[in-house]
Order: sequence, then structure tokens, then C-alpha cells
Amino acid sequence: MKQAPLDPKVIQRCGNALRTLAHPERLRIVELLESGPKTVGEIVAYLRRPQATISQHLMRLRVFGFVHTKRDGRSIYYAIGHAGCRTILNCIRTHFAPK
Amino acid sequence: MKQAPLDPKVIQRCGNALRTLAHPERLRIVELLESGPKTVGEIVAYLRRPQATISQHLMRLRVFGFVHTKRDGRSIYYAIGHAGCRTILNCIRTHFAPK
DNA sequence: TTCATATATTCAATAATTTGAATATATAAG
DNA sequence: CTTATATATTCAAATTATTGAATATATGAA
Repeated sequence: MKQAPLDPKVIQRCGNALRTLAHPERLRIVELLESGPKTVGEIVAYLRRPQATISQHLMRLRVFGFVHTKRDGRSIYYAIGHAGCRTILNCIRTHFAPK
Repeated sequence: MKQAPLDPKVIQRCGNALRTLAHPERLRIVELLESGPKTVGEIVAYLRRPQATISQHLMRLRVFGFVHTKRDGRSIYYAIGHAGCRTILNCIRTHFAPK
């Protein structure tokens, strides 16, 4: 089947999507979230990075829509909120990870 | 099946892959190359951008390995050189383009 | 209310990317 | 050789992303 070229708006959005996931720490975050929702504290402990840094990465992921949040008391749970997220992860596992 | 976390080297490489494709003009280039090899001149004409700009995008794609080149006389043909390229394109078409 | 915990925001410094202009190189034709 | 064409490289300016430190906010407990 022949594909029509994506229109500029869509190309722009796809670029944003890829850029949002392109950072190693954000990749590790979404990879972690594949196994289920996690609090910010859990993510910080897992990545061993300053809380502010993680918070900023989470914000970017959330602004794009790759993750969503749910507060539970003092904690905020982050979870994958866009199927494209898992698909891209699988794609890079397939193509860029050693077998 | 349970996935082991990708190791840091691989994560780094995946980040590079995504960043390399994340630019709208580079996305349009690989999208164009899906239909077969094209000369730099053809790519420039298609995108209507300065030749030097296109050349720099092509260089980035080539350095990562997403495309490879073949000279024919004065022209240089660029072609997709990594399957991940098509897979990611299909992935973003599926998830970020309107149906 | 006050205190402690969890998370978010702001800000400034640094680093990386993008851009266009100018120039360079390589090839083919004459 | 010289010229024209196709592509690549260099460079500096502008923009955008990343980082860490400091501070702010929100919630729950006492």
C-alpha cells in the first residue's frame, strides 16, 4: 500500500513525540513504568538522580501525554498514558538492543 | 514475558536513534526515502530547503546509520539503511497520525 | 497550628542543536 | 587545462535542552 506523506502538523507532532522519549533518563522512566504505576519517590530511588531532575523529566512526559498522574495521599503515581509509548519501546528493543 | 531493563549503553544508543529521527525535516527525509533511493538534489527539491541544511541532516542520518549512500557520477543517492527507520515511521504513523 | 514528607517550580549556568552564509571538494564535460 | 554541476564542510549566531541548587507547594500527622 502506498503511503501519503504525513502533513506538516503531524510531522511536527511526531518529532515532538520522538524528542520527548529521546532522553536516556526519560527512556528509563517509561521503561520502568511499563511494569505498572510508580510514585515519584520510587522513580527517584530507581534512577538515583536528584528529585528535581526527575520531576522535570516527568513533567515533559506528562505535557506530551505519554504519562498521566493520580494522587494518592502525599504520593503521586505516574503511569503510562499513551500506547505509542510502549510501541516505541518495543521498537527500539527490537532494533537497537543486542539479542 | 518479563523484560529485563535495557543496559545503559543500549539506552544511550536508543536515545540517539530517537533524537536523530526527532527533527521534522529528517523525518520528512526518511519518509521520502521509503519510496526508494533519492539524490541530494531530489531531496532538496522535495523539501524546498537550502542545500547545506539538507546536507547536514543527511550527514546526521548517515552517521547514525539510518541511511547509506552510493555515488553515481556527480549524484549521490541516499537510501534507507536500517530497518528500525521504517519501523519507527510506521509506529508514529499508527499512533500520532489521524486515521 | 506546626512539622515532616512528597512533589513541583524557578532560575541561572552550561551544553547541544539548528540555521544560513560562505566556502570547499569532487566529478564530468568541453 | 577550465567550467559547470552536485554535494559537503566550516563557522558563527540563534535557539533550545539539560542540569543542579534553591525554593515553593501540597498533603497528612500530631
